[in-house]
Amino acid sequence: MAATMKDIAKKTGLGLATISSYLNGGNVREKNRIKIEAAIEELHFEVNEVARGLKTNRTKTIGVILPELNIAFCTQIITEVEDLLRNQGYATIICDCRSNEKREEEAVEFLLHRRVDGLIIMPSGKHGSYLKKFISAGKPVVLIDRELEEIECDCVLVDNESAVKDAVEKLILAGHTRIGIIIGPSDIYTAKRRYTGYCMAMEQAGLAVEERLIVRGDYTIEGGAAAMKKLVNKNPDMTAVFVSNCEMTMGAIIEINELGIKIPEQLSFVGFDNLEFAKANIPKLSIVTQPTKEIAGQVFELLLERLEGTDKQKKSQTVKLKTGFIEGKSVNVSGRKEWSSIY
Amino acid sequence: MAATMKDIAKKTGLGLATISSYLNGGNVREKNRIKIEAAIEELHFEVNEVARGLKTNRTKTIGVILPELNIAFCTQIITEVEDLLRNQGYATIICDCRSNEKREEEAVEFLLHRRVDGLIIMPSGKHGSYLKKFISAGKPVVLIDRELEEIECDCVLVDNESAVKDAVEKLILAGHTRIGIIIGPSDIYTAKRRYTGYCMAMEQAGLAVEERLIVRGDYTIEGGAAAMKKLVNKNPDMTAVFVSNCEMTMGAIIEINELGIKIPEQLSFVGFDNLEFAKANIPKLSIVTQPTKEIAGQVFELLLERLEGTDKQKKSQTVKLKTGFIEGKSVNVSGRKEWSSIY
DNA sequence: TTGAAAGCGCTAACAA
DNA sequence: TTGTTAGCGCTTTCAA
Repeated sequence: MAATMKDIAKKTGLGLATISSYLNGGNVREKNRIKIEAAIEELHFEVNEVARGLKTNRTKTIGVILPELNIAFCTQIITEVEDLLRNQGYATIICDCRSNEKREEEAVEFLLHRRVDGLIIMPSGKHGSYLKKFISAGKPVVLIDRELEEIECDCVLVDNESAVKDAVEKLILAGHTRIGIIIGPSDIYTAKRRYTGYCMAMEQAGLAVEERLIVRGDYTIEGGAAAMKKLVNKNPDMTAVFVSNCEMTMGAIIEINELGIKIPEQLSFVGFDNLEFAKANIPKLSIVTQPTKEIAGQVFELLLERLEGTDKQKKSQTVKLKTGFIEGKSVNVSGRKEWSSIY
Repeated sequence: MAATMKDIAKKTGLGLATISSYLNGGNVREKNRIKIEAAIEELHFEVNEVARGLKTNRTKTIGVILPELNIAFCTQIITEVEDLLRNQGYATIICDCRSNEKREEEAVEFLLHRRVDGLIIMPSGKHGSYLKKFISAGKPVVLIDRELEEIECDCVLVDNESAVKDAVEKLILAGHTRIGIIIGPSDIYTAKRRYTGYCMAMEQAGLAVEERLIVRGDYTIEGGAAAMKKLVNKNPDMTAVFVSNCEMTMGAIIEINELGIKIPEQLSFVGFDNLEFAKANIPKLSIVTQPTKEIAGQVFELLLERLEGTDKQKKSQTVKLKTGFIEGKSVNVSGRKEWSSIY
């Protein structure tokens, strides 16, 4: 059985309050400090955070709810947030919901029972009604990568419209006019914004947004491959394509290879957020990148401010970060060449 | 403030023990059950797992210590284990140690304070002395992917020797004799075993294990690229290469592309455990695969048995799983062609 | 600065 | 089956 504060008190002949004070950085007489330290050493005493949590009503634990732990975007952010939090003494309980809304709701419930002090969530569903219980308990919630209409809380996003708009503009500048896009499910926040970005770029360039050039995937590798296939079948005259998420970028490339289409000679390509893969591919892919480390830093800061900051009534904020762009060799700069003419 | 059992007791006029019994699946008179359920509903009561944990001395929480959360092998296992554990009511606290032994030790300490019921760890360091505290507290520890000499606990591994031996044999059967290998750091368990597998295959085929054909990387993408460069520089006559982990496989491919070497015409290639990437590459890569889902299942079962099983004194076991192999197009079947003759 | 004592929300032993 | 009660290990008044 592990030693308790009581044991330390007995050993040193001091009271519990003194031990507690010592453990929490209070003032203790020098000679008592020495006695306490000796006793702690001797008895291998370790604070019981569970008991402390019960008493203080703060578990120093943060719940993290993710759609998929397997998605690089998620792990990159979480690995960083976890590190920052642990440095502050917070543990993170991660729940992977397999992009399933019901599981997400269960996870919230699960974490509520555990009395986590706060929640970081990248929601799968469109409404977040089950988060209300959390918020009304006065516990901070930080949303990553999506906004939720009914929920009033802090939020860290990237500027999805601009990201896609800029990327598509690069294709337009390279002379492309028939630019396909593989976008995500219509009910997902990021997919909507990215789609908007595409439309903005096309319209500003005086190009029509044609239905046939738009195919939806489900943000998975397989979905990206299937969408690419559809896109190619429907558009023999397409000269460029933009893929709007990391997994689908990979899937699209697999399919392009399968079909024997040459990048960039037959098709110019811009992908999303899969840096290592983009570098490893032949040719290197041009991609939009997301500032995962910065996102993590912002999430951490917003959360910590709510957890330990002074101004508890602070209005909730939304932080919007800029994306990056890595130039590869997957965009044909002339771009005038018709795919069908090579085909 | 959240409702407590006391509130339910007051509301229903019942005693605490009755409520507790109800909550823990004990027998309660039908009409009391109804009263309790009504009260729970009305007061939005939720069990406080923290208090329960303090009382029962079981937190229903498992600590997970990983070298890198960003490594696909780790996330694939963890996402699965987390799911299985949560279904049993266990939360998982994940600690990413950035492959740093000191951080790993800190994580053990951190989790000890949190009174986790058990530990799943993929150790970075070679000795695990800091795990002893855990084990002597009577808490189960399950090791993934490595054995630790001084530590007596359950362990789930893959058969690294055979995995590599079989892969290298395929290269030998294809006619290759000068086969390079990129292996991991000499102090890492898996690297040692994989190296042994390479040596076994070569020796059994009557081929000399030449120092110049062996380069060490650090299990990272960059390390894989650097190692590949060295290997090529030192061995203009090498016709095939085996890369012994997932990240280095990617790095090696990046470097091979950089150098303009053609797979499989100039160099046959077998990589490790990066299925999606292997499929996306041109040509598709032949790779050794690891049964991550099975590993996760075994880890879960071993842990649960210790946690809730009857035979507490059960001797610790080591489970060794078989790896797979996916045939790609990256091995030149003739193999007799000398690289230098094309070069 | 220190000690005594109450109590966080729950479980479990015992009694009824 | 149910109620009473002690106590898990800690923090936090309040007094000294």
